[in-house]
Amino acid sequence: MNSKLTEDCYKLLRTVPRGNVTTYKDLAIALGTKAYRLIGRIMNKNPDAPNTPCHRVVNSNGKIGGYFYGTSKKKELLAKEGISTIGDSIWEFDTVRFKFPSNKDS
DNA sequence: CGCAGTCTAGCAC
DNA sequence: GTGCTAGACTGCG
Repeated sequence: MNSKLTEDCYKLLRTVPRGNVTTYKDLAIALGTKAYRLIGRIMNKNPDAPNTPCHRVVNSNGKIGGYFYGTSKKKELLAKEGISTIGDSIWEFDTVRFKFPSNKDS
């Protein structure tokens, strides 16, 4: 089941530099799809956990959303990456947020 | 605030 | 083997 979406999903996620985070939405858009939920689904399953830093993926509103190991663990990991969190939201989300290059030549 | 859209994987028949 | 449901989301009414 090597769906292109899943494969690219991990690939894009791995392109996110340490200390930065991305959103499910941006990931889906970057993949050229609209299956925002799909991203979350893949992350939840996370068959490539050590290779797929799903903790670098957060909701579009800068919230953590969820984590297989618990949002608390996610916040801890993010803190180690150099990202702080407030409650269940990312601190300076817009600053640490990593935007994928959109190839949109109009 | 509630529903619909989109995709994959797992469970049921 | 095929069909349906659920899920770490988002956008619009």
